[in-house]
Amino acid sequence: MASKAKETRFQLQKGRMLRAAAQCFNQKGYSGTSLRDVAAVLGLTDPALYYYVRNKEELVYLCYLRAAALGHEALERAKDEGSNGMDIALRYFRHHIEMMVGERGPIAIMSEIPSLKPDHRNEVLALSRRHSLNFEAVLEAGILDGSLEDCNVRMTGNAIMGSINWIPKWYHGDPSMGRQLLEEFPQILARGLQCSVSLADA
Amino acid sequence: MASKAKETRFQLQKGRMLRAAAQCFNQKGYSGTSLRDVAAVLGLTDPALYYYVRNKEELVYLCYLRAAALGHEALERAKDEGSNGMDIALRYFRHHIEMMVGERGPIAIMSEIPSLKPDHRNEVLALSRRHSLNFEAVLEAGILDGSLEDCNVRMTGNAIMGSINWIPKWYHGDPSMGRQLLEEFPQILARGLQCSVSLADA
DNA sequence: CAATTATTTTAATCTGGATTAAAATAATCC
DNA sequence: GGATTATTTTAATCCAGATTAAAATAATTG
Repeated sequence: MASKAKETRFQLQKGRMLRAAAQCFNQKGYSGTSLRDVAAVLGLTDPALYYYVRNKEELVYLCYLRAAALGHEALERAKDEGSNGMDIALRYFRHHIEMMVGERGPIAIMSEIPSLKPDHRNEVLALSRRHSLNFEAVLEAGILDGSLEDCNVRMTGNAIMGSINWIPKWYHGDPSMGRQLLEEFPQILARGLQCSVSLADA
Repeated sequence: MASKAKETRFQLQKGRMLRAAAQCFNQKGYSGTSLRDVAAVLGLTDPALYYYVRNKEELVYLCYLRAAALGHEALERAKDEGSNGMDIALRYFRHHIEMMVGERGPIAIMSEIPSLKPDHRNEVLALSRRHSLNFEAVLEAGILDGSLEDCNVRMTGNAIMGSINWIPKWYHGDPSMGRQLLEEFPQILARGLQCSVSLADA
């Protein structure tokens, strides 16, 4: 059986397809990208994609699952590595942005969740909410441990997620911009969280 | 001639249509909203919309023009009223969010610019860039006048625009949330801009 | 109120891109 | 290398939703 190698090849192609799709969706918009567009990025014809995916809806669904997974991974890693709330938040920003601009990107903006079929939609929404709550918990912990300014964590979380999720709208792969993003963006987000105490000794 | 009253009525309906469309696009996604959906919000049938607009592309285009105009208006008003950079920025946040959650909203998220036909796309992109530059100039001025922390204005501007533009993704008209948004969100965005000096006397 | 204009509807079309079927090529295995 | 499986292609369908045409209703005007 070639099942090991076969799976690997299949999974590889599928992964490439998802990244190509994310790229197209982010650049051309959802309705603006046909399956032909996605296939073209891979050097294939459109029906070839049906070997990997049941239909376009499922392609979007998988893109969003992937986006959710990478975001989740970034936050979990940050929680593992970090000490206090601010430290975790900052690490999370770095990891997530690294995902977006690095080898594992791009990550699809979840602009078309409503077009997913109900069970897919619910699943993606649940993941999305979980991630938000997860991040809000980090903020709360940070407020308690004194590393973050007191704030409305729901709103602050939404503000930060918006900043991050919007990145693909203006970052289109320019490497120098990518470097800046990685270096400066996390700091910018963190600045809004900084409490007077930590500012004082800066 | 009924031209005065006629125009008024026509314009009123057209305005309602644009707001209905923005609401649908933000809630159901672009591809997820058919002209029937938009018409239904108005209590009409789909072909009625063609009395106001040449086609769906133009409907989106007008939504985006409107979004750009309201954002521009918010910033211009802030510049008129405000004193220093921070003051202007804060006023801009308030005005813009007021537009989104108030009577004049909702404002469409510009997620489908790439699907616009070339001249429309270019026009909307130009307006969008102009607004960004406009806001970046406010940030620069604020840094010079000492009311804002020194920062990369391009990145900071992008971060803030992301936060604002993402709002319709999680705010869906809940009034209590709307109140919170109006009261707290501008502060949250401003906090990230605050310089040590102004923080000190807070 | 008759006439004119504005707005909306009902009933067809029309179409691009998704999808399917069948055949062709490429890879892998014994 | 021949057989089997994996991947892709070419060539048709197919269809939801956009669009158009013609007719009906509502508003306005003199």
